[in-house]
Amino acid sequence: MSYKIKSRIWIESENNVLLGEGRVHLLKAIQETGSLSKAAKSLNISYKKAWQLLDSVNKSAKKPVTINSIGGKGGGGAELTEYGKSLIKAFDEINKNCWAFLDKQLEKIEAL
Amino acid sequence: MSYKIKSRIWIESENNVLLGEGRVHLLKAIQETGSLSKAAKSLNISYKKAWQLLDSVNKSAKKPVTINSIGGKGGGGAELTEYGKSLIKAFDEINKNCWAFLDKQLEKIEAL
DNA sequence: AATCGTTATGTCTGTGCAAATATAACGATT
DNA sequence: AATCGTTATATTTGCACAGACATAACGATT
Repeated sequence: MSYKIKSRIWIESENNVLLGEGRVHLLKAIQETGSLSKAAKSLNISYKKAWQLLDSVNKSAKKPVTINSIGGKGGGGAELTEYGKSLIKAFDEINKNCWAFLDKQLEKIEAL
Repeated sequence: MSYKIKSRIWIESENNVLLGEGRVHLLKAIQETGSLSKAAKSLNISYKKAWQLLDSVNKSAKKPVTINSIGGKGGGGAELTEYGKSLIKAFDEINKNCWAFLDKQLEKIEAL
């Protein structure tokens, strides 16, 4: 019976998007699968889209977020750097804090 | 040289969007112009889109947000109810508070 | 040097959504 | 009853963007 407040946050670097919910999902999937193509499959998005997202993330970040290798054993793969792992952890925390904050703020509207 | 954090918030009522930034802009324009069609023009959106937005807002809200009159002197018009005025004021406040909150949170990422 | 599964890109196609267009309905005023 | 500018809605058109498809590049392993 009552209103809900929702939010979407993202982090930009010089007008390019660095991180949003979709990109964080992708990074987590890479962490779990060890490969960009497997991550794309698990998220049900095309490999191309996944690659474009990851490329954009790495180009926007101050330090590398993933290390991608092509060729070699298994054909290659992708894995998160320590910086990448820290980023998604921090993003999740900020997101949770934001939800809690907004839920409190919503009372202002419920009271009307 | 540093990251920026951005956000978009919106309020839902039973899975329908009640208020977002675009809808608030529209309501403000209605307040200034006294008419939905003039508001649409001032925002450079089609009348149809403006009407759909306003219709959706009024259907989602607990109480009427605008009073629309058709026909009569001047052909009709639209104006905000007291509830509508309170809503956009509260939304703006929440939005500002959210920005300030997130800016502080961003420090967690800058520090990485 | 042949194989393999991946990363790294370009190209093409279709479709969903936005915008434009059209028009009905309305009621105070004259 | 004729006019007027608006609200209210349906229909058509256009275009950006996502997805499918294709293929090159790569290097460890055999």
